[in-house]
Amino acid sequence: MQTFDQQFLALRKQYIEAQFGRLNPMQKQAVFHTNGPLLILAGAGSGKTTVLVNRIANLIRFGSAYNSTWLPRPATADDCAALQSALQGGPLAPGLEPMLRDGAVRPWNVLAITFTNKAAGELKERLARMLGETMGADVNASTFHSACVRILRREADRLGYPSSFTIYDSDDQQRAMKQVYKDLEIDEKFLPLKNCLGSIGRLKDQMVSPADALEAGADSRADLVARVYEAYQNKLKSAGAMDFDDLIYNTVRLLEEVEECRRYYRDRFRYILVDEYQDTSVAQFRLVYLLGCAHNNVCVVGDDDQSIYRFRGATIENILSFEQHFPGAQVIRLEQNYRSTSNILDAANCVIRNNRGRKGKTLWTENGAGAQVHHYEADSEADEAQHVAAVIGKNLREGAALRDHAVLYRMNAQSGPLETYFARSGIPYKIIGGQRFYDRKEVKDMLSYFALTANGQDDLRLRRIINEPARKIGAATVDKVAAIAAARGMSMLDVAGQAASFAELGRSAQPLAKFYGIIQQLRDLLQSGDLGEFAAQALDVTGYRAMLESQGEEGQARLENLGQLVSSMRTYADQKGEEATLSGFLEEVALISDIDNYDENADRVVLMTMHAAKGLEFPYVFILGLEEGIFPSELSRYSDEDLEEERRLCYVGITRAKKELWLCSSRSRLIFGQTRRNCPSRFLEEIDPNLLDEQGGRTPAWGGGWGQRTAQPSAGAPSWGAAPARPAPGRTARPAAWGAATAGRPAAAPRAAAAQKPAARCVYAPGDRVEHKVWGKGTIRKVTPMAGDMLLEIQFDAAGLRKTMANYTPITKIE
DNA sequence: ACTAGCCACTTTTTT
DNA sequence: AGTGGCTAGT
Repeated sequence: MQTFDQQFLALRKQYIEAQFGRLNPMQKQAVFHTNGPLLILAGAGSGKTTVLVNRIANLIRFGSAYNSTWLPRPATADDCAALQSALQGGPLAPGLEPMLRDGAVRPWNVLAITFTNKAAGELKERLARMLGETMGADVNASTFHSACVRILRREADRLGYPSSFTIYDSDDQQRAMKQVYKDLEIDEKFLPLKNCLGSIGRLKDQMVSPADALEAGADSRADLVARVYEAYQNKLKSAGAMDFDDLIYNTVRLLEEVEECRRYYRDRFRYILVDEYQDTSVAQFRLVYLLGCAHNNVCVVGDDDQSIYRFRGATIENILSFEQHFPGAQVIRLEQNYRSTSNILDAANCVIRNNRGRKGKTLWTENGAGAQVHHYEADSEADEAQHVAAVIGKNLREGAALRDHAVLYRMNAQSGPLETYFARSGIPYKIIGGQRFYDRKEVKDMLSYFALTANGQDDLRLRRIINEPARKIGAATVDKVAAIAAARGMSMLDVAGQAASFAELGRSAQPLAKFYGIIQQLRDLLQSGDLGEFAAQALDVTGYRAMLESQGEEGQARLENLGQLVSSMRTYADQKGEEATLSGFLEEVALISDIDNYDENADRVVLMTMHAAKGLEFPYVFILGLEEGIFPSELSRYSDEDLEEERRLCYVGITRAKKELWLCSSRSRLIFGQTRRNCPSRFLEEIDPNLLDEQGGRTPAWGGGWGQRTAQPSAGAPSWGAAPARPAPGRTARPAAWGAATAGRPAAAPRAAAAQKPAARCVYAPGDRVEHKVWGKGTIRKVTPMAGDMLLEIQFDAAGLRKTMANYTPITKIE
């Protein structure tokens, strides 16, 4: 009888292991670790998401059975035979399930914190696939901010907030701060507003209250900031609003101060997992600790080399001292990289090893060496963009998909030239970041109406829209209303509601009452109709539609944006069904970031900052602007700490690439309205030259330089030419179709002149029918040879007449 | 109260 | 370079 137990246990182990695919020994350890604190140091591309998902799935399905010898009852020969057959691919007998578990965890007792909403969604999706729809849905997976909002909505009254509190974004923060500056008579020149908001944010990240800050006040600036902090906080409180930092700060305070809550949520979240732990703040650590220190089942995953959010309060300390905070923590390192070629990985290692104070780890891979890392030195930002477009065009013709390409840069402002060239070449692209849809003025105005409908205390949102569209309520009137509200402890909306009873409002009372009537009407609409209907009606009730309709073309465009807002409200209402609330929608809007909407299945080139690219991977990656003053950024150049953060950012950027990586720098760059000449980035110099394939006119010793491109009519297609190309030392022959973008290279020019015959597949003639990825089918009208390329004028059936360069355009000939 | 025109400022990175 | 906020004029 004992013998069957032994046999069954061995089979059970095999069976459980088989459920999680191929794992290396370290990954296996992490997945089957169940109780107690765990720190996973996971290098880039080491399969940590898979580990995370599998670890949760194992907890829920098998508990600690993998490492345990416990059985609910003695095993029989039949049990062994049944499990054996399941192992060989047969179905699992239902009676066996209990025999495979030891203390399985219920899904709703698991809290998984990810960095983006998108990552949370993907985690749940993968869990649903492994465990079944309901089980997957029951796991709590969200960002810190979303998790906190959910808690705060339930418990808001304990902190003196309405449960429909408004979430302020950075624009709202600035407006609120402007008011505070006015009240306290502070000059913005004396204490820059954004600067001050930043300082207050850092204080909140460290759980410093206004009172603490007032007490600490190290110098006169800190003292002033503390006073502003206090006033700002009061302003938000009376508006029933929280900013992003408050969401975390207030949740921590709630758990610290209210024992009942602490007990409830500790019991609720018995297993906690935190991804991207290197980017957590002190406040976020406190939250994890408050929830996790009792049951001690805290698993964090991070990589100190990928810490890139120190600027917004993240401390690398959290990772470095995890073992002190959670005694007995097991530490597992995942150092095998499954993502990149060894050339790419080596380049990343070259860069990051220049940082001091690392936990220290070396990524390695069994993937092949792959192509060299390309470095292209451009003449200008336009040349850089053109080169990117040309390489993408070439890759497309060789069968790559648009979505395989990502273009990464340091600042959003760098996307401009790329847009120009991509649009010109008809390369479909998607920009992540920059101005969000919900940040557009008209959208924010409409959202302010919604917020005021949900939360009448929100004076800030009221100020924004009380005279938008114009209602003859001027600044003077608004100030009077604010004064009355302050004196009587009322909200501005309520003052407007009783405007007639305040003599000092005089003739303004009427428009004020009318405004109040509009909000009343919105409230009624909200009560009676569904959310989608409410949103649609709101456009009319507020007079916003009428205003835009009178504004011609631009108003029309804005109206379309509002149409989009209405339809996103409809979508939300349909998705949530009964649970849909206005506050819920507003919250989603406030917390959703651009990257959350990124759809990797849409076939487009994606453009974003390296920050936004964290956690993503692409076969082909371009990193632009590797110049001193751009990357590393001007502002980081004089502080070693900031420089190291830039270097980590570079490491993150490089390790996004799977197959090929292009690093670009430019000798001159037009940015912020100024042309600047920058040296190549130190990060480029740090990479072993043997790993690099140099392109672009690095040393224009002869014949190089500007104007070359147009001066060499058939500079393209050199390697099709008669002369077998002998690559210049330190360079690799570049593929033919890169055409004009690389024509300025000294080595290319003489050979190019000899090369004449373009490849047959590239010949287009007027009358040819072609198909374009975006513009659809069309007929070629005119062909003008140009710099080894051809300028095509194509009459598209649907998209009209377009001019485009043949080599940069995703077109194919059709019959 | 509204409009036009001017000036200043922005730009690191984001939930 | 472009945008947004502010002032002065109507």
